[in-house]
Amino acid sequence: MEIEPELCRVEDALGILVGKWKPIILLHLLKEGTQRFSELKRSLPGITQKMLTKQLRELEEEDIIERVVYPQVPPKVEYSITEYGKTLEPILHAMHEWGTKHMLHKRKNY
Amino acid sequence: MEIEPELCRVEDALGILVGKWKPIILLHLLKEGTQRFSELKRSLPGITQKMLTKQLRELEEEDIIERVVYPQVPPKVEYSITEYGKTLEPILHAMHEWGTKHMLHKRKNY
DNA sequence: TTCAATAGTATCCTTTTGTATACTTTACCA
DNA sequence: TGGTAAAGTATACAAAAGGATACTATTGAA
Repeated sequence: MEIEPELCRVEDALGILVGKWKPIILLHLLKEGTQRFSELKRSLPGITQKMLTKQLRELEEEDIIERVVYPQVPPKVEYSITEYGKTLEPILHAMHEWGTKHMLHKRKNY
Repeated sequence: MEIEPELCRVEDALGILVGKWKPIILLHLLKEGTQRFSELKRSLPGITQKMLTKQLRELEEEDIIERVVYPQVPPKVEYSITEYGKTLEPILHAMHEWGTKHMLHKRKNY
């Protein structure tokens, strides 16, 4: 039996969402709207500048978020979800639902 | 602003689904039902034994799939989705929907 | 005149993922 | 007597992801 091409579609979505910080970044932007680099950084305790930059660049590359640079000093850069990015919301929502509902399942071993 | 704990729930789901082969394995098991190791292997062209074993072990560890060994020679081992594993279906479905719908978006650069 | 603030780079290192290849066990079949 | 099948293990290696730390440019404020 051959694998059907449709099965692989799941990986497209997964590929975009995978990364230690991407889902959280997206949820933040969905919830708070446009955010500055430093605001995101403050919201994500533990993330390094390098990681945040990298994740944002990758999301931008996929058209999921938009980056706007204001020519100022000190610099100001704002990030926001694109319309396309918003189409990921059902997935994020499904994951959030599941995560909340099954939070207790893990604990059963303790 | 502190990050809310609920946001992190998303990662629980993501953590389970992440891996080059996990979503495909799960979709197969959901669609075909119980499968032997060798059947899965044949269905996943390109996967190595080691990888398949590893992914299956991880899914088993999370109670997403069940592994049944028949004491025979040559060996027979069957894998199937657990009831708990089935609760992931909405997420898989949302990802599949999205992937199918937005297949064309990627192409726009070509 | 020195310091802080913003949004990054640069470098180096560790951990996790993934790949390739060879090897194992035991019964059955030719 | 030797080969094959099934479900793995063992070993070595390559690549990707993630982390820690230090550094940069520019301006305004103390």
